[in-house]
Amino acid sequence: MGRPPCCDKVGIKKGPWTPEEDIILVSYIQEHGPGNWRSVPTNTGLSRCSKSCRLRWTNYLRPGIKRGNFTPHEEGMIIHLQALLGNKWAAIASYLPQRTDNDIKNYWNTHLKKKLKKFQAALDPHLVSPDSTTSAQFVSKSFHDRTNLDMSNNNSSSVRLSQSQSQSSSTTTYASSTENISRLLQGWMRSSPKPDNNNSNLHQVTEDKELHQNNSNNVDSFENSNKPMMVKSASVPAALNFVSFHHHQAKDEQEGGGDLVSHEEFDSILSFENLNNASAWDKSTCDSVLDKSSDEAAAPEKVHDNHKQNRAPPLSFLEKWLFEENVGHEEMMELSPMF
DNA sequence: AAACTACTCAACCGCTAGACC
DNA sequence: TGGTCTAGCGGTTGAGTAGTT
Repeated sequence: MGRPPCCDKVGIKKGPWTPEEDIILVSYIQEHGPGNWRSVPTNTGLSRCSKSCRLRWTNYLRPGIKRGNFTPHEEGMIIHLQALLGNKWAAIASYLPQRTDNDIKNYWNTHLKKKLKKFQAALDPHLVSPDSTTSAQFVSKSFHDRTNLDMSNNNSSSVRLSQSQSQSSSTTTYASSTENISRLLQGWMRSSPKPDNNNSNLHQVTEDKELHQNNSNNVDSFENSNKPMMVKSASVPAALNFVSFHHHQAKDEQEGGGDLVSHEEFDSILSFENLNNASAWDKSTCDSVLDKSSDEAAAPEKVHDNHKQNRAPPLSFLEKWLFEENVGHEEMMELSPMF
């Protein structure tokens, strides 16, 4: 607010971080813990502004961050949460504790937005706007089209997991080398007596389990539940329609339909259906906040603040809807004050 | 092989809310 | 009470890389 940027000072280094700088920063945080960022540059001798140190830590060096390919489960989570929350990347990231908001934002802008655009184009080329950035923008049309589709004839054979959907990160610069970072952090992870605030190690274990589950059980309860998830409310975010629509799209194509969009385009998104198989992971992730959900559902504006404080968001109706297997989707949508 | 284009993602910028003095 | 500072957020940029011609 009228204040000059912290990085305007002469001698403040910008640009990619070097391994040496990372080591210095990690060592310092190992000793003092994260926080009090203002003192970090002076105490460490780093020629970086405090903001840069904080960002480097939170977006890259912080333990428990998962880098690389997004799983279909994560992809589905992002799509759904973006449809529900908008571009609240920090809020979305709070549901994916191993991912940073920056990562999610990038992934959305570079991958998922395109997929949704293609979906839009497939749905109705006339509706496609060049700057459409949210999946909720084609809700009504999607809903309208969907209601004209056969809702009763789901064909699970068209559904499959695509574990190779994501791009391969072959960046060779230091900043993109996860090996460097893991080596850097290895000692700290072992030696640090402080438990990770976001229980990231636990998440890693549980998600690995979940992935294993996904691999061995691709048929999801979404599909088998015969519960069309967005039948009643025309204001249900389009990403949700997107998932359901694809069942029919794929079916139509299988039955000799058009070639508007290939199956592969949607595989990873479609595999969000495996979310329900991953409910164990979800619940383990969110158990710590379950008991707060009712309060915060009544006061949604507090959600963000809570996230700021402990990275553990409340489980309001939408989270429950996302996480619980046997929830009545239609009813919850109708009850939603958001739509 | 070189030039060009498209893509990715780490890092930066500008801004706001809230804490602190 | 008002000014300052910090932490955090979302949007944007640009260097590096991959793919294409």
